[in-house]
Amino acid sequence: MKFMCWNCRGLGSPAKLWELKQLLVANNPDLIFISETKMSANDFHRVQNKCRVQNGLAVNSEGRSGGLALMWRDGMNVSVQNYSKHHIDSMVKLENNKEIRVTGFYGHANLTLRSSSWDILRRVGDSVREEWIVGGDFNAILNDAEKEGGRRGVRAQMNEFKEVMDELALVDIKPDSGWFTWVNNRSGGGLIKERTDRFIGSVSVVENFPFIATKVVRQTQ
DNA sequence: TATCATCAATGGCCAACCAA
DNA sequence: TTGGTTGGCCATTGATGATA
Repeated sequence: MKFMCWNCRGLGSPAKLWELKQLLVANNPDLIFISETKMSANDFHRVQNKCRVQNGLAVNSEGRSGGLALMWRDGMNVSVQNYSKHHIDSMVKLENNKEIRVTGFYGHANLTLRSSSWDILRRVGDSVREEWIVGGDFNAILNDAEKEGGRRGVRAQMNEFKEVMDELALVDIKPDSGWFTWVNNRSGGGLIKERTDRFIGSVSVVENFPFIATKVVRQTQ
């Protein structure tokens, strides 16, 4: 199974729509989670039509911030369990009838509200009984190695992220290629890179799928 | 007292929206 | 299709608090 996450930072422009199509063609994911669509669920249905992917669920943006979507290709057995402005939680039935929980997550961009999105993850975690993979834009880093340039990350925020992962017994699945997933595109000393997008999984996922792999396909702007 | 970490306010940049 | 406007995200800056 191929699960892809993309923080598109707005899907309203023709250029972004083209980018999405390219990503779908180049990577052929079974399941794709898109954050920051910055559009309503209705508008996203039009995007689905243009991409010829009919299966999916979209969450309205709040004005021009947020907005989520989960799409999956024909033939996938996916049922959405619950969703909010910050996550879409789904159950995927694999070919061998095994069920795996796949959650797309979008951490609150506002620092002061970040903890509320961790609570969402905790609530989902409480109901998960099967193997679990969470992917998406966490808007958070775990340590200083995940940020290059600019100021150091806020220690309390990093610790909070670590605590949530410990509580839910989730481990970081490190990419085989690529590391930073976000750059600010500034020149010279102002250049900052961060690893805000990632996949994390329950310990059993890592144990039962020894060949699990993640990679950074491309850095968004 | 000096240094380090954090918080709140501010401004720049980027993308969506809208009218022509 | 294009150019101006609007809104949101994010880094910077200075102030404040904590600690050795």
